[in-house]
Amino acid sequence: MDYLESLNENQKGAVLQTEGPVMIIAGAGSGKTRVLTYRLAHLIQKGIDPFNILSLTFTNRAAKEMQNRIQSLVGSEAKNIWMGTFHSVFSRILRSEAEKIGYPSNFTIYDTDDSRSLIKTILNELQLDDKTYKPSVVHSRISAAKNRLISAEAYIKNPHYMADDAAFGKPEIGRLYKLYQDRCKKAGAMDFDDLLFNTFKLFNEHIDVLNKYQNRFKYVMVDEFQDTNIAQYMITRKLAAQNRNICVVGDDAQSIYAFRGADIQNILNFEKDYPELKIFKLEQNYRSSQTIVEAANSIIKKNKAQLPKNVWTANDQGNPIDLIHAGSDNEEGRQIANAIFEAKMQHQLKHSDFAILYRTNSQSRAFEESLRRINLPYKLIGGLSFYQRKEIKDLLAYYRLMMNPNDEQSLRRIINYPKRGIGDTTVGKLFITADEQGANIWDVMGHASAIIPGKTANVIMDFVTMMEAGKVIANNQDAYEAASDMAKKSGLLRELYDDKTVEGIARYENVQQLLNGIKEFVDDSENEDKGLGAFLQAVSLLTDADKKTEDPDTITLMTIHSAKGLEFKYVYVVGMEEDLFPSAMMLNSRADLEEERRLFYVAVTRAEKHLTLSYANTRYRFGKLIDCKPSRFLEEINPEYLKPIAVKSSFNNAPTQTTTKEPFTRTAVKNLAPPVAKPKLKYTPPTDFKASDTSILASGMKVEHPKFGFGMVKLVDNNGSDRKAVIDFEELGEKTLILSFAKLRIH
DNA sequence: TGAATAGTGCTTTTT
DNA sequence: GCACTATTCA
Repeated sequence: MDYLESLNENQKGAVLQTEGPVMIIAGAGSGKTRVLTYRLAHLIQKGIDPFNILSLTFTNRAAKEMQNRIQSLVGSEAKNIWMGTFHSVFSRILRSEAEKIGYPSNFTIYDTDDSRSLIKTILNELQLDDKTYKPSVVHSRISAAKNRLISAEAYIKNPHYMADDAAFGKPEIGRLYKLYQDRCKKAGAMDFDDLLFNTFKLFNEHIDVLNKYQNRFKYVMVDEFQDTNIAQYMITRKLAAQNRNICVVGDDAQSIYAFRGADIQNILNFEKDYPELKIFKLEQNYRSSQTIVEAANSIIKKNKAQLPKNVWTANDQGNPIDLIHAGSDNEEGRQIANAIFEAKMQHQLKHSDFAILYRTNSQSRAFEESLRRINLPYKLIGGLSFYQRKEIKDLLAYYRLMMNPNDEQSLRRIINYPKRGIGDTTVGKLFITADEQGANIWDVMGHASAIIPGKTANVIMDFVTMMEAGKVIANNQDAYEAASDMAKKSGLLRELYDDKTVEGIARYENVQQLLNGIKEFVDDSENEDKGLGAFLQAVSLLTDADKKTEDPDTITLMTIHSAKGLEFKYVYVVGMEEDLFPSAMMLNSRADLEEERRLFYVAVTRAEKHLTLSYANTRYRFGKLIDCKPSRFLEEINPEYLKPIAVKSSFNNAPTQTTTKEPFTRTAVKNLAPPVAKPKLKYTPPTDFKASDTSILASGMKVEHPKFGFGMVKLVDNNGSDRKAVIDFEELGEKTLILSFAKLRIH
């Protein structure tokens, strides 16, 4: 029990209060992770079975770190705690319960790119203008709805949302939401938000399932509570409803994800939902110097919306905050690199003691260049992650498609990559035929010669054969065998190998790295299921944070968002300029500006010993040289903590270029033509549907089609290779079906 | 169909 | 400044 000795009174209180609802308000640097891990350790020492504990975090990194720290406290028992991000824990639950809500258990997870390209496909089909309906905007609207647990049906019925969309010149969003959702479902795919939405749905509609997990998770813990959205909150509330042992940890001052649906209200609601709530405030900062803590306090004080809190520290006064004023973004890079070099030499520091933090990923370049020039090792976190690279997504699309043949996005992605001569026209024809004939796309492709002339048809059928063969291997051998086989068979490996440009070589190496990763997965004795499907599940929610750190002693470059939860001895917050930080897009409302300020607060509080802020006079943006003004945040820091370093000075001599902010321009909807209305069929196919041999089909026979329902054969056309039949369906009337891929049961 | 060319819009942050 | 799109031509 000696680990309690090292805690202060409030920390100890939070650790010992294991029963009932608990809220821990943890100021920056107040030893939050320590309290959390000790609390978990304490639960286990009290005799609680780790299998009964659920611990939810926001990032994989946080989950992993906590896992490690608990393991060092209580040993391998810790492995049995269910610990992970909301998304990964819920996807695990959904995998095992998927069929209850109409999904296959091997459902594909669509990332943001997949979602956007699906939206783009739908826009094309509806002939809607993708300038008016920017896929990213449509997607974020859908995402916001899902994070508030609003289904497509509810969205369309809600006059408020519909009026809102109409007012912004985008009246079709509701319909797009519905179509998007149907397509995802048909493809056996969930996007990130579905992982939450569907978990809620599952618990809501299947009380037995809910009870099962309520009984299992007797203790629920939620980290970074200020970042949870409504869906996440409602799910955890349901899970904890029976035992009421729920502990949430957060800091409203560090809420920086409102743009993603995080809702500060959750903290306030929590008190209402649990009147017997015990609150612990951790206010002593162990991380930073007094200067840094007080400067940070002076910043956050400017925000109106916040819980009362008094963060203080017993640490030394420390150094003042350096303020660097550079002429240009490149010079900013040089000055920071030099400053790091000097500090490292002077104080005998490691590279890993330094971090450069910026608002946007695009700012990293100047720093990369100048660090490289003076030979300082660095690592770049975020930006385009490994799994977002085109070559990796291409290869993964093959694997996803092997595991889930309904995954339309993956099919579209690779059917003509590497080039096989199956162009857009052909692909369009295949999908339209599948739709019209009510047939599966694979059946249509397998009998492509019925609708597509000559060589192209053969290529398509070869593609089908190749995928089938790949599937056989995937079903019988481990992930590595299946993956490397498909990488070769598809021609993708060859294609990349033949490209001898610098980028081409890098791409080839990336693919090799992916294959190595799969090999490692197979060789890892902790993974029981060594199949390709299991690998995909493990990998689909990973981000850069899990990247192997080859050389641990490097300078870290990342956005402030990804720095949350981390600490460094020396921190450089760069690009302190108006329209950059705070971002020009966040100046429209008080709430937005306050979020930017909290972001600045997060940045400042990452520093232990030394903080440097910097800004430049000019900077390249959109390929143009822009004049910059110092950030308003600089003026908000009590000047007694600041020490200007720059030779050039003065805040206001920079010529200002007024950036004209365009008011929202309404664009008329290009095409208001009514949607191709698909009649709603009452018919639902039986689960045991089996197609009959149609070679004996003749007019007058009664048949059943898995999509169109029952009908009567009017005519059979035996001319040519592709036999056709005209069938009069009860609900739809006459339709001409191509028999080589129509699935019909003769009654 | 696919390669080459010209044109465009964009940079917020992430699971 | 780059990446992605539409257009043109072989």
